Amino acid sequence: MSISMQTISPSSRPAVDRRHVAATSSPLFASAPEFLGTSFSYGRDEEIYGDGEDTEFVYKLVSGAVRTCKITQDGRRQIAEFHLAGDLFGLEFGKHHHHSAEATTDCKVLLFKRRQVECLAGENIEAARELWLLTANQLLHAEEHMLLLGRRNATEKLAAFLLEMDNRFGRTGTIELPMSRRDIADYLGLTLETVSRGFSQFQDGKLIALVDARHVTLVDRAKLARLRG
Amino acid sequence: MSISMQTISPSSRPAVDRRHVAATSSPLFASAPEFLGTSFSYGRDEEIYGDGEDTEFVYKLVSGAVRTCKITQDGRRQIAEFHLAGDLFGLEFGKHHHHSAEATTDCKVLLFKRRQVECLAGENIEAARELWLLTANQLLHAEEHMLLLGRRNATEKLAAFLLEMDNRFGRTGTIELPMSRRDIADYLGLTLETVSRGFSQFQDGKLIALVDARHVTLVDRAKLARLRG
DNA sequence: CGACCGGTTGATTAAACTCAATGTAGGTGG
DNA sequence: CCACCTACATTGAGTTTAATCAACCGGTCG
Repeated sequence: MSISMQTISPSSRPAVDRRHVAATSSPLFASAPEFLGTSFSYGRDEEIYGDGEDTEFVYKLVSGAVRTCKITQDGRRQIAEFHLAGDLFGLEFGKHHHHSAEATTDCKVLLFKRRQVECLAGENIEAARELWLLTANQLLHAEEHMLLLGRRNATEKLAAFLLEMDNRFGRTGTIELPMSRRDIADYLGLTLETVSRGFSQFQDGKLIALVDARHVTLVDRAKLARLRG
Repeated sequence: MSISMQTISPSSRPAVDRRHVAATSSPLFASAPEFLGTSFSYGRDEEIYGDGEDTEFVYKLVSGAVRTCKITQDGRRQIAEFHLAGDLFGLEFGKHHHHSAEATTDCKVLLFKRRQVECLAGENIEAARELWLLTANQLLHAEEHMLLLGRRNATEKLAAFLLEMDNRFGRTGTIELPMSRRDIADYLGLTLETVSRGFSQFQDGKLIALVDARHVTLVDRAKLARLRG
């Protein structure tokens, strides 16, 4: 099923796959057990929504990974955030998205009508707070990330990235990276070559071990934390 | 009065200057005409609140300019945003500030008890929405700024900065910069020397005219916009 | 099998940083 | 009032970091 989804055009998104799933497990919509989401799948590199588009839906990521990014006219890209399973994304205060979202891996999402979410927030003050929390958490991350982008060097950026990913995957020490070197570079404000070189240096310095390009083991977390600053 | 205020320690902030001012003119608190703020002044470079501190107040800037920033352990600084007269700042979803705020110039603010703001938002859904809007607008700016920090070169950063400031001062074409070269550098992720050189180049290229270091006239806005990308 | 994609590595370049000197305006005190 | 001092800004010279350009490697897919 997910394969057939990859081939559809982004604009034809909504009307497919009517399999409804209860959203009661979501912290956001916990207050409305009757609230339902539509399941949907996206293939790798498929656009979920584009910068400037109307905000029809709010998305909850079930599996896979999603990047939200902005692109300059000449194609330079900055990834603001990676979303992993369980994350909500695509919520806007206004009518339009101010960044685009793309699948970094094949992924499954639940779609919630923005109008329904708004309605819920309009009558339920707890729900309204949860929407605010969601935006506040994104801002929290953005402020930390601005410091990284503006004031940290390549080594520090990479150490910070590895520790962030380790945290998000539950500090298991072994990370299965759901994104390419280019994605990492566009997240950290580097080139993919610099990312690759950095990983190699970390490996030479016994800070990490690369099982393969996508599987990293953090060998010396303390030293990584020191490098991050 | 403002002079005496500059000399007090940041921790003794609250209990001084009990002159209350109605906040009805504020779009945020328009729904609560009885809501009052306490006027207060800060001297240049004085800290208004520190990173990690409890969020006692929400601030409305009456005059002057404020920077919100994060600092690394070794003293590198990233300014997230400049706030100008009329702006609200210091609002957090959580209990603690996740950045510090400092006066870039002598400035006057109105302080609102966070508890009161929370209370208001707890019963008034419109007020709750306005808090969300405030955070959402900060996020909007942060996402744009991440693109600038991660993917734009010094020239583009400076052009973007000048156009942003021009916009915020009402597109008069002449800007009285309320911040130093170092502040600009820490906002754009550059050094102050690079900022200075950039301004000089813009002046040589007849894009801007520098009356003095703090007074810039935008001579060729179209070319600046092209440089920004 | 060959093409392609993603990743790694190497050589060179360029942009911005660092260090340093000089300039300038505002404030203070003799 | 002028001399001096300080803080901020500008400019220059040399260095460093990360970007660019390019080659190569290994797996996968048609």
